[in-house]
Amino acid sequence: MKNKLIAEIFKDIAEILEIKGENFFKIRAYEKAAQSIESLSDDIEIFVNRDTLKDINGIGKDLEEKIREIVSTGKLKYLEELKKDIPEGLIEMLNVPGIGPKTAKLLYEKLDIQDVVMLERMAHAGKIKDLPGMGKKTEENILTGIDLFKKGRERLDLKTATDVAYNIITQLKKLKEVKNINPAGSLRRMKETVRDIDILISSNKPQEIMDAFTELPEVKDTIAKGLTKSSVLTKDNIQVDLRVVDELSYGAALMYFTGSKEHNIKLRQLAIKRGLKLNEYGIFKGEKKIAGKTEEEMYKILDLLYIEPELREDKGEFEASLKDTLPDLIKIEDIKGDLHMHSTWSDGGSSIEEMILKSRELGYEYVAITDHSQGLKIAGGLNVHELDLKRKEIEKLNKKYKDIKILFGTEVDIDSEGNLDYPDNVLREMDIVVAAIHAGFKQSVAIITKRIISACQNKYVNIIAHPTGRLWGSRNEYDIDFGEVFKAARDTNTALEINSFPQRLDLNDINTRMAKEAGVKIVINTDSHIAQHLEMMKFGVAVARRAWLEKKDVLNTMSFSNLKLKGK
DNA sequence: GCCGTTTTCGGCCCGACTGTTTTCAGTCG
Repeated sequence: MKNKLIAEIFKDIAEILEIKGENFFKIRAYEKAAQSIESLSDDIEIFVNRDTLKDINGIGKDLEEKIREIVSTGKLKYLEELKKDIPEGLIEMLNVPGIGPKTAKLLYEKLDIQDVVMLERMAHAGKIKDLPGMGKKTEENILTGIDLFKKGRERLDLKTATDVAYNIITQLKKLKEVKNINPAGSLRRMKETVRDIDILISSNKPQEIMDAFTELPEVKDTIAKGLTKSSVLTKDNIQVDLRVVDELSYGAALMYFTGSKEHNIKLRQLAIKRGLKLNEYGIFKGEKKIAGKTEEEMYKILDLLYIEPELREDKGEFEASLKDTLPDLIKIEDIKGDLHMHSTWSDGGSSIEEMILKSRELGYEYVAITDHSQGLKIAGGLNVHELDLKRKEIEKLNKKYKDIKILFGTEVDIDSEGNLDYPDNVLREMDIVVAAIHAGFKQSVAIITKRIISACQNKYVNIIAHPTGRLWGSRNEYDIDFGEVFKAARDTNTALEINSFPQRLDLNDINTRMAKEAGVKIVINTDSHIAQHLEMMKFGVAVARRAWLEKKDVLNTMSFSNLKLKGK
């Protein structure tokens, strides 16, 4: 599967061409092609073999050749050549806020600055302010940008972003000048990580709002302040952008600031085709505004059905909207139970009863208590004797709480050879079996794939948990052959998990969508280790929505009587 | 570099804010 590699190569090319000052539209062509290939749900080699590369949006004669070269050799001569002209550090410099291709080029040509380290040194030495078009203020901004770059190289996880955004929204909501307020940007699209936080307000008193915003107690620095747009940096170095528009433009602005960029470009192209102009204030026919108050009317004028924010990535939502085949996305209320959680029996921090009380609060019909298995000593895995005691406790609780069904389960370890950590006669006695990999992450694709497939083939395994093992910020996902895993999961009626933990979100949106298309059943779990964690379910549901999942695609939207777990 | 129900050549999304400029380029989203 070389889709990702090709997309990365095209993106690198685009960045180098930017610095070289190449034709803007040529650069866009590479970016667009990268985006197209990234969002393909099939292996690019299928297109190569069928000779249908040109059917992919944004791929013409030239890029077709380049794709063929990458698929057969694993690299691209053109990129290798380009890299000779431009030091690698220069590309990294583009990630410093305030440094764009033109500035990077200028700094490289005039001062031979080749990376962020040199950039910082020159700025400190006061060498930059004397360059043409630069000045004292720019030099200071570059230094601030470098600080941001160093601290903020990582993106925020969805939970942190949600917490920060709603804290600010709650405070601003109290202002009487605020009419409407919403999160926008990638947070509203519920991307798994968010770089900065966008908030949109409608009001006819923007000055008061901007003043209040920049004076919030969380704010450390004001980066920009105007009447329609202000940006601040919080004490935790999180950038928050606030836009204020009048009420008649709120829908247009919400649409525009929600993005994605690719979705917006497509919207504007559709407007142009109809002889209209679309911007953040509305849709215009000549001088006359014909829509703008709500997103719904904006889409309607473009002959589109309303598109949910999570789908706005230009990954097929326009075509589906035109054909009326948009999915009826799963909602948090559809979730009837959580099938992966821990208790004090293994490495959890809450008792089974505490987990049950919280689950009842969330309105669940059933839950599964799936503590670790015996081999996972570090996580307090249960031996067979302890399993018996735990089962008795669950039986007791099932009698005490008649309104929720408590399943006796385990998260059984898949060892480095692909064997399960309990024998079949133990697994057979469980109400539900979740299997997962906890070690051997560095094995080859073939071996890890085989381990997962053999777990699927066990007739008592119902779910594969966190299938790619990534822990955002500390561990990359391990490579698996998704095609093979999906096939095995589908054929053995094994569900693949979306783990709702903000550091996991595994499967991610792209893999989940591929799994759905391959006919695999998905289950959304929290993997909670304390009762509070059960609330993370909304983040897993967000991944599912971004993956176009409907209620029927997800195992734990079924009522208990319809669960139909294999081996039971 | 791609693409075509105005076009196989000449287009390719749009506007706010900043800083260094006397009218605008660069960056960002």
